[in-house]
Amino acid sequence: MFTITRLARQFSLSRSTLLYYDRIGLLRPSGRSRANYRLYTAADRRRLERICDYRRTGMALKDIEAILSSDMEGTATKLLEKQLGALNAQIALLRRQQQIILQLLGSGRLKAVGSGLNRDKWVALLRAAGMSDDDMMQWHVQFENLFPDDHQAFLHSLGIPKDDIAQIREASHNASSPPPSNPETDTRL
Amino acid sequence: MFTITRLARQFSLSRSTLLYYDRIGLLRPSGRSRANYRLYTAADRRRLERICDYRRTGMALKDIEAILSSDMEGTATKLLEKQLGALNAQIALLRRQQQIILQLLGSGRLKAVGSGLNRDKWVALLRAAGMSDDDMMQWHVQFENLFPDDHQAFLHSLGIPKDDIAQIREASHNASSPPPSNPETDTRL
DNA sequence: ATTGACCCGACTACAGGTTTACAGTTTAGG
DNA sequence: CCTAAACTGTAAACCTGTAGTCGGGTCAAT
Repeated sequence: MFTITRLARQFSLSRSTLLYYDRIGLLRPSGRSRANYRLYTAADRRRLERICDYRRTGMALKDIEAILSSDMEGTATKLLEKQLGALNAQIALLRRQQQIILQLLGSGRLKAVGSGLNRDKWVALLRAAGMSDDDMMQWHVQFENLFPDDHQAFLHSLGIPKDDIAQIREASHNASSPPPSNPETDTRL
Repeated sequence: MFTITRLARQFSLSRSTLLYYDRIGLLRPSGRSRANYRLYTAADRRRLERICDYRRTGMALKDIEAILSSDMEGTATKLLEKQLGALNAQIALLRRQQQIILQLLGSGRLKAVGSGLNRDKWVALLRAAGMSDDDMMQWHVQFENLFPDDHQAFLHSLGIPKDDIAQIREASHNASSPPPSNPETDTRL
């Protein structure tokens, strides 16, 4: 049994949002405490989880309710939900990358770019924008996948030696992150 | 020079939206006709293009204005914007896939799934949900990448012969995921 | 000069929240 | 036990971004 703020925090939502969901009947707490506090059960929590999954797709709340209230079962449904979640995860990843770009664009720190921007300064910039090492690797992977030529040119413009460039680009290929499955190395089949 | 509705249509926006952008100062037409009609120049159009690119990331309009009004130049900026656009396109692609899933989930047609669902019915289902042949290929690629085992099991459950399954999965691997592509379709968040 | 397709500004409505206001409740520390 | 902080409740106002409606003006072509 969770109180409203507790539950909200588990999903990084605000209390107000859950109040709202209660008001519109999308997620009603299964019980109330003696003092009339909302009490959410584990089942409620599960429902909220699905709500959030659907919400991430941009679906309207009333449509979500429609789907949820026509409680379907079946393999296909489960599969589709799984796929939906996976797509959500992938999108979230790309979104994070975008966030970083936006931070860079918004920070105004790019003014210094025309002048001597070298590898260290660039790394510092990305770090300041909240990038972890993993994020940076991801960045290179994306960059390499989307615009190999620009990637090359960019690395060169940072004054990074040829050999290092080749290495980074090589690594970017092997890591091929979000769509994994290099048939060579994929053991899952 | 474009009038307001003309320009709006080029970006699949409503006239109201551009009126709003004008009101808040995000996008002011560079001129007015004799009859006081708003007249947008090519430069205005370019600005709107950037606005839409940023908008697709979920950024608030005032933040977009902040970025746009600190008119930056430079290679890094251009590169970042390009990357941003590419991420937008990728996300749009994934979102289209999600839309299809949501349609399937919402159509209630899945109730029939427990019973005899075969290849033809499944294809008809997907087609009814607005999937083109390309979309279906993409679907297999995604499915194979994310859950190879489930993909196999699923194809098998449709009563598809072994050889055909192997072929589909093989194709899914070779196709990889599609590169840049055009940023045509999208909706808000 | 009428028709149809535009435009104007001003307004309303909507989703999906968020904020504010104010009162009652729980809980942790001293 | 007392008190302060941190919670809870309801209700209503507010916010952003967008779509739609209104009465009226404009314009090109027939």
